[in-house]
Amino acid sequence: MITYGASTKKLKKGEYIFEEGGEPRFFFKILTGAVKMCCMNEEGKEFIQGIYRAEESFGEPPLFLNRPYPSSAITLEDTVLLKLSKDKLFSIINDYPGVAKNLLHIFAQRVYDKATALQMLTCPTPERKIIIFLEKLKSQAKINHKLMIPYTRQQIADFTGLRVETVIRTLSKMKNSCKVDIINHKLYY
Amino acid sequence: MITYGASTKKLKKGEYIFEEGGEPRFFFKILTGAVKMCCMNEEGKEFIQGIYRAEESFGEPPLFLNRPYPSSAITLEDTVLLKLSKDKLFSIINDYPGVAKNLLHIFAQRVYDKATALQMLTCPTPERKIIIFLEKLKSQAKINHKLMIPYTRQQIADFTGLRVETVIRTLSKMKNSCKVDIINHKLYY
DNA sequence: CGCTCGTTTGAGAGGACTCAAGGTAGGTGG
DNA sequence: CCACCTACCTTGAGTCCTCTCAAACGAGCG
Repeated sequence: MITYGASTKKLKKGEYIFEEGGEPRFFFKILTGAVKMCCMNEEGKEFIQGIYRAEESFGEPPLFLNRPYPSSAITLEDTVLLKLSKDKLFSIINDYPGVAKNLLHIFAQRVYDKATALQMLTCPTPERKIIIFLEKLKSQAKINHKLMIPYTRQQIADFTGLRVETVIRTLSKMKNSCKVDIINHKLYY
Repeated sequence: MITYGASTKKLKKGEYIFEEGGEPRFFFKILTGAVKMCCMNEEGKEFIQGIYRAEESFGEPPLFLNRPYPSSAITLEDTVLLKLSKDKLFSIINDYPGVAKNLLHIFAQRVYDKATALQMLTCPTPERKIIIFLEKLKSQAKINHKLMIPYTRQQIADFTGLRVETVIRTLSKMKNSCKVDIINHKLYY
């Protein structure tokens, strides 16, 4: 890819990579670090569309549509990105059919994830939303035993569209009914 | 495409094309008619992931992922489908790079739409959800004057995750504040 | 006319959200 | 070693508003 003029970019934790409403001009892939894509509603409440880590790319769909970004991308930790201009990406796609097929697979996964997320948000009770969220994490982790959930209560709230307090209250109920474990404030599922 | 063994299938209104949890085996494209993709939560409430019409394909992502369908597909009217087996679809993608690029564009659009839908569902008030829903319809219709909304109150509810009664009450408020027109039970935005 | 499907209105309860305050843990610096 | 700071977690009280359930109205069609 380097021959196509890719460059790397180092970012500190909490920096913006692009902003909601902005013009898409680059393809990004994470070399090290983590990135969240999120959007704000008018009340200033944040919704997390997804969190991406090393080896993953993000924010590609708007490149294909000539439309502004629907969400912002912000680093969650110090991060190194691979950066490639839109035109170069399209050249690569033309030259290497394998890349297009790879992207197709990534997009299929993205559609699938978002369809699941939509289903989660339409559940009426907070408990079910949280369970669906935790189930997804667990299926991604591919383990059977209890999984330590690496998210803060606030992040769970931002994923599920709930308020922090509601997440906390629901989790304590779930702890009492043994649906989750909470040990030293850490959440296990 | 016919040479790759595509076939057509006629369906009456209300028939299932595939069901939530089912194994994906075919690629479908609508020749005439309309299809809704929807999923049910435990309470039996339906959520509409999307509605597709002539010339559009649907339900492709699970084909690429070897995962069960997250939603069911049901015809909204008498419909004729083009049907192509998974293997044949992959052959075509290998033989014609243009098809892959076309699919990429469709998937990008799909991701974008679902990201917007997610944002809609996280809005706290029914009115904002409905406005975002109506905005999207209007931008798709590409017209500036008032648009007659071709959905029932129940369908709007199933798109926005609200209840019919809430949709109706919110729409009457919006009518009073002149945000929508309601003439003879028909909704205009 | 009588059926069906969609729309509308009302009353009541439950529960998520809001706001406000306090608690806990881990890290930093003196 | 302790005091402090910051970020995150927790709890309480009260309001609002969506959902639920029930009933009735309206339109289109055989």
